[in-house]
Amino acid sequence: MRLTKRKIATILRQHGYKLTPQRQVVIQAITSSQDHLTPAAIYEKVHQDHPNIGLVTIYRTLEILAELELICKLHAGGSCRSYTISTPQHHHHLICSNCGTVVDFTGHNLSDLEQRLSKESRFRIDGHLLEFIGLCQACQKAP
Amino acid sequence: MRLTKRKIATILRQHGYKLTPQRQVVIQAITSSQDHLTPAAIYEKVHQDHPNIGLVTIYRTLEILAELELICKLHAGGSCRSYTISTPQHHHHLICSNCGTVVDFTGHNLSDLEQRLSKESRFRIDGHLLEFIGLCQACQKAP
DNA sequence: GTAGGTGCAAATCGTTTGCAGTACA
DNA sequence: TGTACTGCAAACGATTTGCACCTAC
Repeated sequence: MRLTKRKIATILRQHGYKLTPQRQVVIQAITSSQDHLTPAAIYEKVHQDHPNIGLVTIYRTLEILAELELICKLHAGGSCRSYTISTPQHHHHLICSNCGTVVDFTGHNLSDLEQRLSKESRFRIDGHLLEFIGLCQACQKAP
Repeated sequence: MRLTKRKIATILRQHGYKLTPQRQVVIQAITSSQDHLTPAAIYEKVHQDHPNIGLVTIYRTLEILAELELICKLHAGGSCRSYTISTPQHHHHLICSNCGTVVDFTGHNLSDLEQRLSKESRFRIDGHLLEFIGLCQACQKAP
């Protein structure tokens, strides 16, 4: 289950950030989308209904949301600066290369591999980046 | 075993690209480094001995090398546009977050997971991105 | 009331492109 | 010799910063 608008608002406040209308609009734009969104895409989405919100605000809001891990940055789908709403637990992403839809998945445990790698390479492994890319069901059917 | 300077030169020629001194220098810079290098880092490295090589040439050379899959693009270590020399077979990377050293690893098979995911999500999965990040042995010892 | 947030414009950074001259095959 | 390559400068797009004003708490 993904984070809701309301939960994000609470977490923001808990960390001392103010809940301005602009931030609410940006959060709404992200939570209501299945896609991964670039700052420019969010700006466009938001700009229709709220023409006075600046691109700068989008950037600053995204920075905060990313810092609080409320959104995740994606790499595999074109832009290296696109975001999707996060889920509370550790997860990975499956991205449609055509429409940009992002599906979360969990349950795959990389710790066996991490241990093996750690032993062989003598690295202390701190994290990983795992994304799958493909075509979603709808886009497979489309011509 | 990583690609050598000589092999890269051969492959370049096989694909109809000319082997200019500038390209040789760029290739030398990449093959002689354990790190993942950004275009700017390569430029600096190269610029010391060859002050007349422009940054533009670096970009254009990197584009060709990436197209021929002689170098790999990395994401997990800061810049999303850093490259490391490739290995002939399919592999993944383990990156030191401190010094940037890149270690290749192979043998981990993601196809089980891919099949499971494909079944559950009804995606047709075309590829993946897997990188580990941590500290190499030398950097663990350093203060 | 005040610290933090916003919006504008300008600065900055990384990357790409046009073009005239140069050099590899 | 001809085509591809290079280097410069300029253009470009994305992101950041300075600053004056504004607003959520």
